[in-house]
This record gives sequence, structure tokens and C-alpha cells, in this order.
Amino acid sequence: MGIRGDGRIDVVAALVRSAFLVDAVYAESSREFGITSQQGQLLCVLMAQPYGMGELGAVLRLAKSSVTGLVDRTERNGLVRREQNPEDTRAVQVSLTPEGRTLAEAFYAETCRRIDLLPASLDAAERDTLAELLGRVVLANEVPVVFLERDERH
Amino acid sequence: MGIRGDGRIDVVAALVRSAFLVDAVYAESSREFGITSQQGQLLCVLMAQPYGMGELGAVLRLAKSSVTGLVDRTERNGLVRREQNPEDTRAVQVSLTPEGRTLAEAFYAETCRRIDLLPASLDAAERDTLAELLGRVVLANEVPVVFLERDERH
DNA sequence: CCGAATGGTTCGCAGTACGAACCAGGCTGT
DNA sequence: ACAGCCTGGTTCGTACTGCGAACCATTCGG
Repeated sequence: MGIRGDGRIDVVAALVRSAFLVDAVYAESSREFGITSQQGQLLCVLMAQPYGMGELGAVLRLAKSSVTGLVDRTERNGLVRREQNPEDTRAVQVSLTPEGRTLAEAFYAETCRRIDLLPASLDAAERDTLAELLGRVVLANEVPVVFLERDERH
Repeated sequence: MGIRGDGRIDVVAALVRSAFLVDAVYAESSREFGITSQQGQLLCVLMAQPYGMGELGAVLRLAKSSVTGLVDRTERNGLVRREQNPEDTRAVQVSLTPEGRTLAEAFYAETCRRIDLLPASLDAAERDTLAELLGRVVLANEVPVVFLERDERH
């Protein structure tokens, strides 16, 4: 842990600030697609597969009443749909509508493009190293699949 | 850019997921201190120095009416104070109250402690590498000082 | 000294997030 | 069979967030 005397940023501040950066990109990208960050996040999660309300709460780390509201608003925008789960009458499956999938793909692609610009000052090897180290961090901390890798879609 | 076929996470997804992780830590830490993430962020920014409302908007990337509201609520909680700027009657300087500083120090310390735990699976050299690479990313993207380094306080 | 720019506030609105209370459908033990 | 529990979701009330438009006062430039 400890204080670094070498004039370089410490790992904690670097993590917090890069998170701030990513959030800003996410927010700006969402805005340009006419949705909120949260709705954008929901669309990205649903790109992989449909989820029940409870599962969505676990993935997005939201209380269940929050999920109800988010899905309500996104459904009202025509991007998402609640379907009956035939196995369990009370349960619901939330999935993308066709328009939702189209928007999700576009939003995801554009957001990826912009996030990818952030480490533009690193060379290929450094980017690989960053990806590997950060990848291990998120793996060790069991981050839910809130954002797909490029080969995880569909 | 391109798809990675080697089974490891790509840099974009790693950045987004680590941001999600940091946000979650920030939110949980704030909650335990009885404040919101945004108010926690405000306190952390003000730990370094007082700011005018406009400056706060630039640092936090908020519209000015949003800053007014945030400072209102935080002031109502007794953590922050508006002071007249003697040089310019219309301008205002927002600074921490004594209680605000106490809370900010504690919140900052605890949040640092938790963020620091995130890369626990990396060894010292790897953490240094991660800090250096991420540090260059945030530097190149001109992130405002939303979170101090350990030796930047006061 | 007038007009423009600057620094902030107010207002109205939509969205976010939570907990508590609630409800219906499923599950279990007897 | 059915009483009681658990689970999956919704509703409701509340506080906070974030924005743009309109506004107001002060300062600055010509």
C-alpha cells in the first residue's frame, strides 16, 4: 500500500480516475443514443441473453424495486420486453425487442470504440499488459458480466 | 482493436468492468458513511482546496444547476460551506466545514483501503505496472483531480 | 455608461435508487 | 389436502440526481 515517493500516481488513484473516465464515456455515449447510462447498461447486459428480474438485480447490483423501475422505463421506450416464464408463472424473462437489439448493438459498438480510444497512448504490448492485469483484477473480484467481450456477443 | 482469440479479456471490457467495480466500492463506502456517492466525490474534491461552483462543474463534469443542487444538499448536511469571494461579489467559494473535513478524511481513507484491496491478486511489481499504465491513460485523457493521490492531501 | 459576458440560482421535469409493504404462485411437511 | 414458508415481482413513498431554460446580479470592455 504505502505512499509512493517517485512522483508517479498510485494504483488506487489510478483506478478511481480511470473509472471516472469510463463513466464519462459511458454517459456521453448513452446521451447521444437518447438513453440513460443505466438503460445502456441494461441493454448491454441483455445482449448476451434474457434475464429474470432477480438476476438483473444481482448483475447490476440493484435492489429489486430499482430493477422494476428501470425495466419499466426501458420497456416504455420499446427497447425491452417482459415475457412470461412458462416454467414459473410468477417469474418474468426480460429480453431485447428487435429495436432494442439494434440500438444495443450500435450503442455497444460506439461505446467500445470510444473506450478503446482511452489507452491510445499505450503501444500494443502495453495494452496487452494492461488488459491482462485488469482482467485478473476483475476476475478475482467476480465482477458480473456487465459488459461483454468482443467475442461474447449473442 | 480487433477481436482477441487468446481467451483473455480485451482491454475495453477490462476497463469497463473495473470501472463498475470501483463504482460499487465507492457506493458501498459512501453508504456506510451516511452520504451518497456524489457527496462523497464532492468531499474528496474539496479535500485538496476550495472551489467555485463553476470550477466544481468542470471537475465533476456536471451542469451548473446540478452543482447548485449537490452543494445545497451537502451544505444542508453540514459538510460543506459557501463563502463569499471578496474579489468578486457574485462568486462563491465552497469549502469543507470541520465536520466535513473529518468525514472526508475518514471516507477517503476507508475508500482507499477498499480500492486497494481490489488488485490484491497482483504482486508488487504487477501493481506498479498497472499503476504506471493506468496512470498514463488518465494523464493522457486529462482526468480532473476527482480523487487525490496519497501525497496530494491538504 | 451601456451592453455583453460571467457566476450562480430557481424551476420544472424525468430518471435513479432504496426500503417497506404487499401479493401471487410455488414448495414442503405433516 | 392444506397450512405455512419461500420466492419473484410490483407498488408506494421518499430522497437524490442531472439537465436545460429562464433568470438575476455583478463585472468587464469599449
